[in-house]
Amino acid sequence: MPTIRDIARKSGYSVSTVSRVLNHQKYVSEPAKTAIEAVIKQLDYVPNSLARDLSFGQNKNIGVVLPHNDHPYFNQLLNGIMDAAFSSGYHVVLLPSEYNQAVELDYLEQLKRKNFTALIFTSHGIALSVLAEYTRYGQIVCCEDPGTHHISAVYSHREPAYLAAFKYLKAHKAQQIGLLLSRNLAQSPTWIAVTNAYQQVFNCQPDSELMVGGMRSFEDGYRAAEQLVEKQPTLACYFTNGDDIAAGVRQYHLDHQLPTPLLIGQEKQLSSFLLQLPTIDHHFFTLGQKAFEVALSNHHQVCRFESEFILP
Amino acid sequence: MPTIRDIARKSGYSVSTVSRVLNHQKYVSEPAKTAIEAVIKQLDYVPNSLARDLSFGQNKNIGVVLPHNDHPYFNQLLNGIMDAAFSSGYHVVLLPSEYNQAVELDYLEQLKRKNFTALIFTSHGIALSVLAEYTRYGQIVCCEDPGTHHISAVYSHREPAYLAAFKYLKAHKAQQIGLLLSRNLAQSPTWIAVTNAYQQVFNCQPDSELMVGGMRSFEDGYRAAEQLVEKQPTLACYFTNGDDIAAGVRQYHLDHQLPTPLLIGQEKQLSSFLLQLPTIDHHFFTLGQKAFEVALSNHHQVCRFESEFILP
DNA sequence: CTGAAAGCGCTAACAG
DNA sequence: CTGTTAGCGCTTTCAG
Repeated sequence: MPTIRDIARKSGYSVSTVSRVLNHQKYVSEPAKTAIEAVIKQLDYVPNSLARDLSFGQNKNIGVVLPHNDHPYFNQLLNGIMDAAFSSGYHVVLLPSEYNQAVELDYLEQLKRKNFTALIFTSHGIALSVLAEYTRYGQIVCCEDPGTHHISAVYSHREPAYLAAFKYLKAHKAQQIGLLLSRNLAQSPTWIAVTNAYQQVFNCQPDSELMVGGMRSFEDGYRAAEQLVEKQPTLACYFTNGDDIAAGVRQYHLDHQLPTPLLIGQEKQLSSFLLQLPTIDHHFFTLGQKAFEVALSNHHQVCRFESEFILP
Repeated sequence: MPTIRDIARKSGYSVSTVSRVLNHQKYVSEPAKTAIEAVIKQLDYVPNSLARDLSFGQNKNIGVVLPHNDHPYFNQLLNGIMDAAFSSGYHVVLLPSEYNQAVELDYLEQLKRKNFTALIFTSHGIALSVLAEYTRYGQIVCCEDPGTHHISAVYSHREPAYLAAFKYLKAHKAQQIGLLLSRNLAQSPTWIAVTNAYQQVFNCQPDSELMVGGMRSFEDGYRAAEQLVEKQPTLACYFTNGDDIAAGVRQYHLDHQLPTPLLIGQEKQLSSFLLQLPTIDHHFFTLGQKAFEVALSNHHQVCRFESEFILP
């Protein structure tokens, strides 16, 4: 592989002049430029990114930590991030975590080693206070309300949409509501927001017997319905964390000659459109794009988007 | 940020000795090691990856080119790659292509610039001969039969499973078969393999009126069924490129009071299990793991796996 | 077991 | 407009 020095030597110019034409800088004479470009082409030269990155002090990678990739939340967020990254010539490095704190800490250490320019946590097992400590080594963005922690964040404000959804269910005379949610941690922000909204609308805590966590797909929804109907044969209403999950529930009811239940999806996937379900749009794609933008900026900032309850 | 020099100075040892303890090499006295580690801890030092990579001549990133990420083929393959990469301390860089040849060429150029150690093409728009030219700059792995091209490959041999599937349909007295496939290019290897198998079993070309490409999801299947049934109201059998797609077709039939059609899925997703559909397992996760392994190896190799037709 | 010194390939003052 | 030179921070011979 030829180096910039080879180009300099062979073209009769210095490395700095070569560097200038490489980076399309001003102050290069036409003849110099022409001669150097000819040699570059002739020697099939391309600059070495590793050297460039070292010299510049950072590379063009941004790490995206995500627990897994089979829920639309992560997919849509990731797509938004990739879209923005692609436009800016940055690379997205996928960092799987499974919510493992040791793994997440290791990613933070890698940020410190300058393996990435910035880190986006789509979700996390580790404490926000730990993330905050590492912001000195590079921009860190999380995708939830950071509260009092000094961390940049891009997230959607869900409560109002949840409230609207439960009001809708109440207006439709829902008696018992199956709650199909994401993480199994009762402490997750989503879980809390949902139960709060439920509380406000129905003036009571949701029945924990009717709550199921860990929902990711059509199949999960199918199984959860099976499980809940066994406990509560008259169950006819579900609040779910994804349109596909809702579709799975519906399928279970269809397959077992039960009346189609009242359903609410989330993520505004195509299935809610096809099946004419109410859904909640958290704008994850947009969120992802914004998260990337914040990741590249140097100052602390918090952006909140509003979730939307959408009728079919 | 302290550098290795700071550690050397403060500990009273030389940079090379510090480097040795950093890399757990032999030939370091106990006292030296202890003293140096103390200073490292005290100064909160971590080595800079950019410098390390330049010195070593390569980084620990492998690029994965994929057209999009909403088909299980790519998801499962990617999961396999990530699983293997994670175990070896490598990073996976996501490279979206949309089958755009200019974009793919740019990724190859980035390989040349040493932005990645290796490149895996899960699919590609660019010619295999072009990929072959770039193998001189780093390992390149493709996920299909490379034919006579000198490119490492990891792929599944699909024809026998396709044959078995069509024989199954024939045995079940299928008259007309809707063919729901992936890419719209009639030239794609999959498309060719499917029509070949069809040809062998039925002694005729599949009806192009009943072929639809670009299938990625449940919804796509739903829509395709709608479209095909319009053309051919008696259509009662579908060969699909994914279990979810098959599930979508089934849903359409259910929603329109049509008898449940004879279906064949692919990818062995959970939906085929739940809906008791025959499916084809191409072992994509395993393929992904192997593709990564080959990407790290230095010699040319081609690994073929066998797809399996699976009855419910 | 330890250290000096020469790179890795590029960028960016700074002096002409 | 062009060239010299000093880094960026680490690894790795090669002598001690």
